[in-house]
Amino acid sequence: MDMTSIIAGIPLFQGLPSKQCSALAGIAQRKYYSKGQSFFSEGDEAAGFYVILSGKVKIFKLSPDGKEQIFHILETPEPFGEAAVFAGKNYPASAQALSETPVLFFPGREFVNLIRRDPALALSMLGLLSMRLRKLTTLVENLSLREVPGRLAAYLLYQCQGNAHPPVIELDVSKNQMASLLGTIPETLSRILKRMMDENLIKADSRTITILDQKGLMDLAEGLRKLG
Amino acid sequence: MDMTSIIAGIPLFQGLPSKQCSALAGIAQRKYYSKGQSFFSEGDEAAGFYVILSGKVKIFKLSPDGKEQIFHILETPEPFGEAAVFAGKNYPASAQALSETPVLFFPGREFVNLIRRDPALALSMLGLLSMRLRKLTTLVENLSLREVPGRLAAYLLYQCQGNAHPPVIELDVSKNQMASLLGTIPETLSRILKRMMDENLIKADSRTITILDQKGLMDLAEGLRKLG
DNA sequence: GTTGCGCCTTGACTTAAGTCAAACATCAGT
DNA sequence: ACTGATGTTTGACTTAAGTCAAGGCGCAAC
Repeated sequence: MDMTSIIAGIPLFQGLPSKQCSALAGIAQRKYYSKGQSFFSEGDEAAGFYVILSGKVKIFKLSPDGKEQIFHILETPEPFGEAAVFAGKNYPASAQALSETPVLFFPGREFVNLIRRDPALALSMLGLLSMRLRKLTTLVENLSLREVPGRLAAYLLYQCQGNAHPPVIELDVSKNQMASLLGTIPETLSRILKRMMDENLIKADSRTITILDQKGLMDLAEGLRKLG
Repeated sequence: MDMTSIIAGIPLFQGLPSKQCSALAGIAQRKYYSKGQSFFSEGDEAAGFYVILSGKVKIFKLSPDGKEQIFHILETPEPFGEAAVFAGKNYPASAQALSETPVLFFPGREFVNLIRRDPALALSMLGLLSMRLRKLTTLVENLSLREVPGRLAAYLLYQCQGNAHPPVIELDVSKNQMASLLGTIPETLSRILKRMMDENLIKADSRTITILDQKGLMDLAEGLRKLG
């Protein structure tokens, strides 16, 4: 598939005239990252941003003593690293491939030049950044205003949107990663999953979680209920 | 002072041709909020955004059981509520005046129309959202990867940038608000301030904090050191 | 002044969640 | 099938920080 068609298929660039898509194709570079490989690290100078063509990427920070907080786990066809392009400067967090991950790379300077000529593109980016802000806001809310069982309940309900009946979640990440995404550690996650099973809120085997009591999880997320 | 000059003086709109400033003046509305008054609450439909002309505003969320997390405390001439304008939808958090606060209000729909015609304005907004994202990222980092003494140390150092010698911080918010901004409660904040004083890291009276040992605070913020 | 109301501090106690350590499961590569 | 590396669970323990309750401080209003 040629570059222009790929770009036209990315939601972020939806609705752009094909002339703009060609212009984007002109600056985009295909790159391949393998599992575990780093796109950039916190503090690196921001050269541009990426769009995932396939695979999974985590955005995270490490504390000095090694604890990891994952901010997002992103999949096809989501972009990442955009914010740093407009704030100038450097990346505020690190990005690493969780699998084989082909991406498109857009150099910041050239991309900004394109935006200068195309307000529709600018509005797409504004929408994207706003969504990111919203997601981060709920992450802060989770970390600060909910305890771990509440966070987990909210996470499970969120993952479930769509797969209505039966509400089954295929874990696409390891429980280690999931713990880090929830701002906790694997041991705690494991214990809380067990407590949820004890109370018949969920059923879990190694790779899937089934929601048995949606209402119960919602109450937990809202802090109206506590685990025994 | 007339509307156009006010707008030309807002950093967010810096560098815009005066024609654009007039256009902005055409859609802006002056409004006045008194201490404690709410601009909007989490979940309200997003009608537009605000720019503070004077005074202070807090952006925050409440948990079901009443705990507050402050996201930002904003002052002249910072904007707020912008993200919701571009994501459509509703405000993800609440905003309330901490003092007498005259503002400019920009209706979302009209503002987006202006952006469509002026990429420079779009780039300003992109820069602004990116900065916000960056700030929220460090908030997450603080909540998740640092304990309260570390957060407080980082906060004090941050507040101090500029007032080089002597490094004195005038508290512009109550310690209650400060606790909520740090993701903790007044009792804990009070205790930790005391421990910092015991170790001669800071000197604090009711309304000011003086940094005595900058290096020590940095070590604390980096997790290299613990309070006794 | 004195009353009252937020704000701030202090102490005793509780609790959620992290640490450490061990055992076990799972999976890929040899 | 064995090996080693990761991922997962469990138990016993520690600890940071929250809760509850009481008392003091400071400021504004009467």
